[in-house]
Amino acid sequence: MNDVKQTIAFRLGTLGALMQDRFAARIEAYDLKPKHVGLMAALRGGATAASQQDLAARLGVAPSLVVALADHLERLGAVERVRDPDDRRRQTLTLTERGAALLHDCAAAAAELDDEITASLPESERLALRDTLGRLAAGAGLPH
Amino acid sequence: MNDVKQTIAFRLGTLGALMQDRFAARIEAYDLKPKHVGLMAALRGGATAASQQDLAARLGVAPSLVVALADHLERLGAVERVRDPDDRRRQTLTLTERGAALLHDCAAAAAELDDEITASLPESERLALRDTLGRLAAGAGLPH
DNA sequence: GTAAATCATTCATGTCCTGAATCGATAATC
DNA sequence: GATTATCGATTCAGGACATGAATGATTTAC
Repeated sequence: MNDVKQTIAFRLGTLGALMQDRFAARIEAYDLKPKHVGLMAALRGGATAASQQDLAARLGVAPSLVVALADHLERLGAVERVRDPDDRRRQTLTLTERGAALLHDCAAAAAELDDEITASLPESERLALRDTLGRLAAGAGLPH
Repeated sequence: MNDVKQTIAFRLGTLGALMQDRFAARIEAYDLKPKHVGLMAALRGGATAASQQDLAARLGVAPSLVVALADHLERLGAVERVRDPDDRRRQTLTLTERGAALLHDCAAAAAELDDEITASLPESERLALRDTLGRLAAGAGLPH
């Protein structure tokens, strides 16, 4: 390999940044950023009501950032904070109806983006890509 | 599609961020950031000596950022700034020997990262991924 | 030859994220 | 059982990164 631009790492990096930007533009109208969506998705994924600390670990961000994200989502009525009665230090976050609806819209936006970016790809290649990326995410310990 | 986390866009976003971070960690010893490498790669790619304005457009960043990146690379002796004699407003950036060597090392680091992240993938899938990502980058008008 | 446009540069600003300090709640130790 | 240490959430100040507007030098258009 004598060209950085041809490595998977480099391509993932640049394409990833591009996707983040484009996705951010699409969800801007909902007053959401990609990280907010990531948090909501993590909430739905984990059936067990999650503490903010857990969420921070799952998303790979500082706990203080989860506070800010949750504040915003709470203001939007997308999540609810409830003190865990068993351990009143913990705040358990749960997705509200409104949050689920928002998440659904964001998923639709992401799917549209998928169609747009992969328009020139044959369906088989598109599916293979999705699958491979999923496997990489799983291998890297990312939420999947 | 009812789960954001299963979209290509979302997976590219999170994996892309991860790759950026990991790549950044690997090239830190060279006193370089991913954007510096991107700039050097763009320099080698375009055979024609590029103005900073061109570079900014190619990389999709503000011209003022190219100034900062070039400043740093110049300090490292990786690039040279030469006033274009035909149009003395332009600074043409060229990669030095030292820059080429640095770029080579960064490419090696990226290749190692590729091996690491795709270790669990069969070779065929790995190649397919690289190819598909390349096609996506090309389609999105990114440097490739 | 004067005015408008262009390129590089500087600078102030905004955004995003982290790490340290704080506060309330729980666990551990004696 | 009281004191001490630890833990989770929160606030806050600060750092890193990127942008856009203002400036200065040069070129182009009229």
